[in-house]
Amino acid sequence: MNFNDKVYRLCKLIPKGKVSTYKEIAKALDSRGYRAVGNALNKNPYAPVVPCHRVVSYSSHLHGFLHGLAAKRKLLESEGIKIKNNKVIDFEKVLFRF
DNA sequence: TATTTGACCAAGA
DNA sequence: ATCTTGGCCAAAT
Repeated sequence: MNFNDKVYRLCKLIPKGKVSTYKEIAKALDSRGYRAVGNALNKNPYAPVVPCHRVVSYSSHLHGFLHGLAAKRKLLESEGIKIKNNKVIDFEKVLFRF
């Protein structure tokens, strides 16, 4: 099982209406490679399969998404997550820990 | 094999 | 508030 595959698997585990962070994912993988997590998602060979839009930075700030942050915000809001200035509101409430 | 890169994080200037 | 630096890890080149 590759590191990336684990990342993708965890991403798919994030329930609708919740978000997670690179750090949390890395921690769930017994690694401190939160950076590698972002790197993995950046490649994202499983483009539509993996809901990578539910992953934000630790400060709840949205970072580069495939279709642009605007589309992301819309998508997240449709799941019940509020976004303001590319940041997640009530971040701690919607944060999903593994 | 070695170096660079990145959707990161924290701390300092 | 913005920019830089150092540290972290895996994948890509």
